[in-house]
Amino acid sequence: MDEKSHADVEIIHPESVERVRAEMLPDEEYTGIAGLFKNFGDPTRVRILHYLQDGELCVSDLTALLGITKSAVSHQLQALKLSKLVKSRRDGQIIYYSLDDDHVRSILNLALDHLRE
Amino acid sequence: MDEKSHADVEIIHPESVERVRAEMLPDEEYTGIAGLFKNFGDPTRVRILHYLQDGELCVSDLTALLGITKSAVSHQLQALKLSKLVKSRRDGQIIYYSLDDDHVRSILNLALDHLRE
DNA sequence: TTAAAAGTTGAGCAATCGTTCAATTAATAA
DNA sequence: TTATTAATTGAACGATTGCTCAACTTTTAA
Repeated sequence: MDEKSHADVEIIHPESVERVRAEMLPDEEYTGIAGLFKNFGDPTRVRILHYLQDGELCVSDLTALLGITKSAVSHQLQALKLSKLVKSRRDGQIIYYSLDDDHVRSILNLALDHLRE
Repeated sequence: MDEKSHADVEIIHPESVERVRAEMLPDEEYTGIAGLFKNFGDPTRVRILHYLQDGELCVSDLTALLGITKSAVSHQLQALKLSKLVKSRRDGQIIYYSLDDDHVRSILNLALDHLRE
């Protein structure tokens, strides 16, 4: 008549479960990692990050390259900015975006390795 | 009276746009990269991949560790398997899952670097 | 055989996502 | 001033996602 927490889970290998529990990261790290990678989980954002690899671009030029509305580009740029993957600077009416993280290149390259193997 | 392709895009720096066009990857690479990272874009899947770092685990043990239904765990495992990030082997009634990609560790570590900086 | 346990599968649902459209802000030029 | 251009913002939409539930398959054991 035991009350189970929320599922009918029988642990099969208690040592394995213990071992994993001991190595677990705090909750925020898992959500943080997922939050970071959400940015890389959409082709438009991957394109933006890749296009920015050789230098800054303004929103209009990105829009021309991506073939979606300027509004859509701007929304994606805000998302990337929030995750500190890109930064912006204004010069008059024009706003230039560039990469704000050294890891972006390495992350994209690991992905290409995986895909090409 | 020009007809524009699908948006009112004026290119501002033609050299930049040309430069990026020359370096562009094929379409499938962008969608491939995004498809790979979708897997890392959810906390449950990140947990699974992290829990598997020190060895294989069966579905029931993963379920106990994750605190969601066995069905949910199984669905996520199928997704990870489809992307060749995990593999499975059966031993009797029990199915053991383990990492199937050397890059998983490196990818998770890059993420932690980014988050902790 | 029958029953139980481990895992998978598909339908369904709420929540999130990526986009467009319309309105708005900010900077420049007439 | 007024008009124009670059970019941002918020609402609304259809599509996708992650979960649960219920039904099913496969293996083992009674």
